[in-house]
Amino acid sequence: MRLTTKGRYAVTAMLDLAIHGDAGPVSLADVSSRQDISLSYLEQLFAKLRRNTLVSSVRGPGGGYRLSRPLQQIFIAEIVDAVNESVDATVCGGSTDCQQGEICLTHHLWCDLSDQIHDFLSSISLYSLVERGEVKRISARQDEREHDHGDLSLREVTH
Amino acid sequence: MRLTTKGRYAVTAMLDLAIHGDAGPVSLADVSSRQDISLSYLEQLFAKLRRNTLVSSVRGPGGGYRLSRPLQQIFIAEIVDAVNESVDATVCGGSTDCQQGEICLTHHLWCDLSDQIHDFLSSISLYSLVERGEVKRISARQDEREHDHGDLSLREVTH
DNA sequence: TATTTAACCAAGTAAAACAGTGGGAAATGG
DNA sequence: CCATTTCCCACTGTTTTACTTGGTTAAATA
Repeated sequence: MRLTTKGRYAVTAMLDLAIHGDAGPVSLADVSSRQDISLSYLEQLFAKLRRNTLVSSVRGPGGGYRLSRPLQQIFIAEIVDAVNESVDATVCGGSTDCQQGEICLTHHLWCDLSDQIHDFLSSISLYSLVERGEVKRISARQDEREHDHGDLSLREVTH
Repeated sequence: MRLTTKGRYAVTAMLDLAIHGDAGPVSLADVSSRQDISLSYLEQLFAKLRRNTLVSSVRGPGGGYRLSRPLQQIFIAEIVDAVNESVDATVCGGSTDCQQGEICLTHHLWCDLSDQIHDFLSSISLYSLVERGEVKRISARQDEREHDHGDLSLREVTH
């Protein structure tokens, strides 16, 4: 079972797109500075997200990434699945050959757990996250900070 | 969030104790051969399980480990917690300082997920696992294999 | 009492994954 | 043409995992 910073970063970045994507594509440089995630690392994650058709890209100035589906139709489980291999808790990946070609003692337990986690993360869409009070508050704080620093995309700074 | 072979091994080994512990303490050599887990690795895991008072040990010939509580009172979450640091899915460990001293965008999401997983694993006792049909079947198969090999503890072999 | 059995303990190690860096393409808008 | 931004690839330090090696100590038994 894998659920590390990688998956967290991916979800955080996708949520950032969901929040700031109204005015057109969002550049990874913006996401990087708002969410404190290394730009090159983001690029690697978004390569996977793009391969899984969760985002589409626009190259060149003013370009960036946009979500390829409405917020209501993008679920956290998909995002985590896209960057990790899976959220499977079993050794065998569900193929029941965990102990020398045969099923191991706790196989079903880990299957049940995997289902549990997957169902939970599949029940949460980007939309439901954006609508949360705390997310709105935290996002507002991040936008404040961004203004203070003033080191973001030129779109907002230059005349 | 950590949930790897380490935790799986620990649960499998504890379940082995639960199944074979009626006739006295179970040696790690037996567990190792039945469950295909390295003996020395098991020793390391059981050191942690003992520190967390999930098992007690008996040294010397005929010794081994026994569960320090009834099956109904030992839950999977405790076992996983004992060998890993925790099953926490957040970066900050719940202390809300994930982004430069402040809370990050997805903090609550990972908290919810951690709760979800913990509640699930806390709802399953060793007893409920032992009572499962598949566990009984798989355990029976393992005992068969053990007989075929005949390379287990002397307790069962010598007159 | 010597021997065997087993828990206990410490250190090291190969492989993998994680998190991130750096350099340089190619596309695109002004 | 030039700045921006995606895209792509290779490399690196650190941590964790899973496991090995080589012991010591406690207790039962012959």
